[in-house]
Amino acid sequence: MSEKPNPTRKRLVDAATKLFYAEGIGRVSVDAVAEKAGLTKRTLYYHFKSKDDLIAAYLDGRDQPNLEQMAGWFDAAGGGADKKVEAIFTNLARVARHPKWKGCGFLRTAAELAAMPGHPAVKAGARHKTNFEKWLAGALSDHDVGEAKMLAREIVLLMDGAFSSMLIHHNPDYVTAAGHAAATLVRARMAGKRGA
Amino acid sequence: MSEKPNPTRKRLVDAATKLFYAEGIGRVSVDAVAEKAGLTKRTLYYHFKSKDDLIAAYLDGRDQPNLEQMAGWFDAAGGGADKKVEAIFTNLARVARHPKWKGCGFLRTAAELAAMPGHPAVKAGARHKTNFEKWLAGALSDHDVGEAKMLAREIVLLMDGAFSSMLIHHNPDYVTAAGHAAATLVRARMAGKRGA
DNA sequence: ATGAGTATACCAACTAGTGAATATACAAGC
DNA sequence: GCTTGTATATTCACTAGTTGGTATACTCAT
Repeated sequence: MSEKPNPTRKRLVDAATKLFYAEGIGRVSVDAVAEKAGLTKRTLYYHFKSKDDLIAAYLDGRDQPNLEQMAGWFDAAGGGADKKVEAIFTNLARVARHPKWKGCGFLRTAAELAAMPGHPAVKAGARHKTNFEKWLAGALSDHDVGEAKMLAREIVLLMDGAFSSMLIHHNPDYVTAAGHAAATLVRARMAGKRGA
Repeated sequence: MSEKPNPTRKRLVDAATKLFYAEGIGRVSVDAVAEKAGLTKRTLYYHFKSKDDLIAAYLDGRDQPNLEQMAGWFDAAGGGADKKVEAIFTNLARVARHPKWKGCGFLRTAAELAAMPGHPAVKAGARHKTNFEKWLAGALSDHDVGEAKMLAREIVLLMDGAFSSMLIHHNPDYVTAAGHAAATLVRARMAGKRGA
C-alpha cells in the first residue's frame, strides 16, 4: 500500500507537468522533459515505459491538487451554497487572467488525444472530472441543496464550458457569466427546499 | 469581391479538414495532407505560406457549414424556442455517437494551440464561437424570448461544456443533460414574458 | 516566351525509443 | 576489513524515421 517516494520519478513528473501544461503534450519532446528535470532521456525511459505513460502520470498527479483547490475555494467562501459555488468561478476567472494560465490540462489533453479514445491519459482525465462531479454533488447535498446530482452535472457542464470559452476568447467575462448561471441554478434548488 | 474557386486549393483544404479533424493538427504532417489531396507538398506550399496558414484556412472553412447545421436543427424542430434549443443538443448527442465524431474542431484546435494565443486559427475559432452566439441571440429574440443575449451566452457555455464532457467521457448523457438545462433556462425567460 | 502551377529531390533539425556500459548501494562470505 | 555478488539507477551514443520547409526544374495554356 505504501508508495516509495522515488524523488527522481517525482522530478520527472514535475518537469513534465510544467512543460506539458505550458506547451501541450504534442509540442514537448521527451528530451525536453528530461533536460528540464536535469536528467537524461535514458533515465526517463527507465522510470516510464513510454511517453504515453509519462503523460498519464502527469494527469494522475494533477487530480488531487486540482480537487483540493476547488474545495478550498468552495469552503473559504462565505454565504450559502449558491455563493460558495459562484466563488469557485470567481476564483477561476481570477487565476485565468494570469498569462501562464492555459486552460484545463485534462480537457486540453483529451482534445489532443481525441483520436486515441482509450489512451490512459484520457481515462485519467475522465476520472478526474467524475471525481469533481461527485465531490460537488456531495458538497451541495451537505448544504441541503435539492437534486444535488443533477445540479452538480449542470455546474460541471458550465465549468467545462467556461474553461473552453476562456481558452478560445481569452475573456474572463465568460467565466463570470458561467458563475452567475451556476449560482442561479443552485438558488432555484435552495428556494425549492425553502418553499416546501 | 468574387473569389476564384481554385479547385486545387479547395482540394487541399478539404484534405486538411478531414485529416486535421480526425487526427488533430499536431499529428498530421503537411506531407500527409498533400498526399491525401493527390498533390505534392511543394504544391501545397505554393498555395499556403505555412502549415499555420493551412490550419487557419481549415477552420475558416468550417465556420459557415457549422452555423448552418446548427440553424438547420433549430429551424427544423417543432415547438417553442425551448424545444428548438433542446433540438440542437439532441441532434448533437446523436451525431456525437458516431465513431468519427471527435469533438468541436474549433475547441480542439484552441486547446492544441493554447501556447500560441495570437495564432490565426485560434482567432478563427473565436470568431466562429462569437458568430454562433450572435446567431443564437438573434434567433431567441425572434422567438420573443427575453434577455436573449445573456441567455445565448449561457447556452453557448452549456454547449461548449457538452462538447468537452462528451469528448472526455464518450457519454452522450452529458450532452442530453446540457440540452435539458438549456431548455429550462429558455423556458424561464419565456415564462417571464408570458407572465408579464 | 512567359508566368502560373506542379513535380522531383533534397535538407537540417528533430522525434521516440534502445543497446551497452557504467555508477551506486548494500549485503554475504571470509 | 576486504572482496565479491547483485539489483537499482544513471549515462553516452546511437538508430531509424519524420518533420516543416525549400532549391530547382519542368509543363502547358495563353
